[in-house]
Amino acid sequence: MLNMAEATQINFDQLKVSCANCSLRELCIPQGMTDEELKLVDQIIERKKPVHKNDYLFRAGDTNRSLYAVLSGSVKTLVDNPNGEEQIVGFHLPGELLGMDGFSGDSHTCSAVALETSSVCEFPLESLDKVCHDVPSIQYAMRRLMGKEVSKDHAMLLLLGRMSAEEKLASFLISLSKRMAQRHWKPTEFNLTMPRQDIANYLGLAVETVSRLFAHLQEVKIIEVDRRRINICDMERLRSIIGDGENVDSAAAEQV
Amino acid sequence: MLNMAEATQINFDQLKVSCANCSLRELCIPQGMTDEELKLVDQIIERKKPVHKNDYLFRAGDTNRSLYAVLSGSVKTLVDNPNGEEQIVGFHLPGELLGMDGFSGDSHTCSAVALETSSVCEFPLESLDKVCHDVPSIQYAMRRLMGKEVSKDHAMLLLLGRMSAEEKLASFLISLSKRMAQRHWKPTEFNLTMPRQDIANYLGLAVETVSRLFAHLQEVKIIEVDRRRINICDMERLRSIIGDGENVDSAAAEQV
DNA sequence: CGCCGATTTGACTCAGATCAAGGTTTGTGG
DNA sequence: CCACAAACCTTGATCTGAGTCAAATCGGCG
Repeated sequence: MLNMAEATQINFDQLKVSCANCSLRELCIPQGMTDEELKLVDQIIERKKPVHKNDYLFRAGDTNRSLYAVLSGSVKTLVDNPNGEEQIVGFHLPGELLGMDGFSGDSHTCSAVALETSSVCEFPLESLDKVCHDVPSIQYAMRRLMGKEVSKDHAMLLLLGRMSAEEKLASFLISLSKRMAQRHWKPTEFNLTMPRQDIANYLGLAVETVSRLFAHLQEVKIIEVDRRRINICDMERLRSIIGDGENVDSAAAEQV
Repeated sequence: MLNMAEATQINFDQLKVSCANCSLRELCIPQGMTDEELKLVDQIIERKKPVHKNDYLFRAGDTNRSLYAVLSGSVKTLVDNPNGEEQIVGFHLPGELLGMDGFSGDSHTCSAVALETSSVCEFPLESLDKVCHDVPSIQYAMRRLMGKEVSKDHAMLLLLGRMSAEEKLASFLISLSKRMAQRHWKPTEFNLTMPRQDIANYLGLAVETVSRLFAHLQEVKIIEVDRRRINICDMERLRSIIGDGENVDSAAAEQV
């Protein structure tokens, strides 16, 4: 029991950690900043309490706009159409950002939902504007991060517009694998934090198709799947599905 | 002949017009700026000579990065996949921006090609950074414009991921119609500046499907098509295809 | 006029959706 | 600790929207 309490205490402290000693520092907003600049960023962050699975971080239409960085856990963002259907537009791992859709107009245009118990850092838009104004290098960093967002979205348009179901799933797994590697986690062995339904929605497929594709990729020994657990056994052949043997670090796979 | 020459002269002068008297002012970067601020923006613009149909404004991989605003004509942007296929990610009308994909990394990740003889204003990235630094309101405007880009891309993900062929084409026409209206051109009668092939590619369809859909929409008297000429006869029913009778100004249609 | 690229049209095919069960895991309250 | 429900996932059978293939037609333009 004492151990448990201690562990809880440690977790709590981690939530209050500054950007300077955050392990995600090089993936997140602070990448490449001086200690000086970091302090300024630190000051505008509101560290949120953990959010639970299925909690909304924000909803389309919310006028209280912020940029969010995932600290732990994972989050999905989605847009709705007039008929009430929804399209998932992103899955966000620790160190990744969401909420840029609120930078135009006066409200968010997509919603964000926690896929599991997670914690996020929140940067209110006003404070963000102010610190960008005061610190050029932060403004520069923001420009870079938004440009990345645009390029990433373009890669998704390519995926949804031109790829077969199998290519879509392969791209998805490769993208996850690369993002695992960036976080110094195993790139070939990881847990999916989202249900099949969400993967299907994100890739523009039916759940059944995703399920069958997982079965097939396992069949031919490219991956092993056990429910949410993925093990990529043959990265080479997984890559060959999206059609590049050599040019492995292609922009497309990088950014899905 | 003299008239022709005169017309050419007038065109040439228009290219040298400042942002302050540009008719696209309220659609483009300068929206809502003071005269003071406009001058600063004006100074960093490099007004390009007209580009011809099929000319590249920039290519994926170009390290010479800029933000571009279409002054006249129209431009498409596209990304390539490892197999050499391409996906068109945007069509850009006068007053619309392109090139934000270059704001991250060190090169553009998509290419831009003129659909017809066009002219564009170029904002080199370095100058843009500088003026953003000097003038907070321009930085603020840039943030807004990039946010809009992200929201627009999300709407495209919804289109590609969830819509039927007919819904896609209807959304496309409605989007064009709205953008015509913004430019004070007829919202129900306009020319497509891109071939069927490009429309098909953009919407994730086959050319034949687009052709058949145009034929069908004409059949049921929702539109009239004559080659590139479009006349929307029944906007109400066109809208009903994407599934909203009342909630007409939905974000989805707005931003495709 | 004659060629070439763009567009249309028709016939056929197929990847992936939909429909229909059945199995498994998780959580929950008694 | 068990029973039961609710998600979630898989598998099989069938259907269909849209792709593919093939061919004709149209519209400019040298």
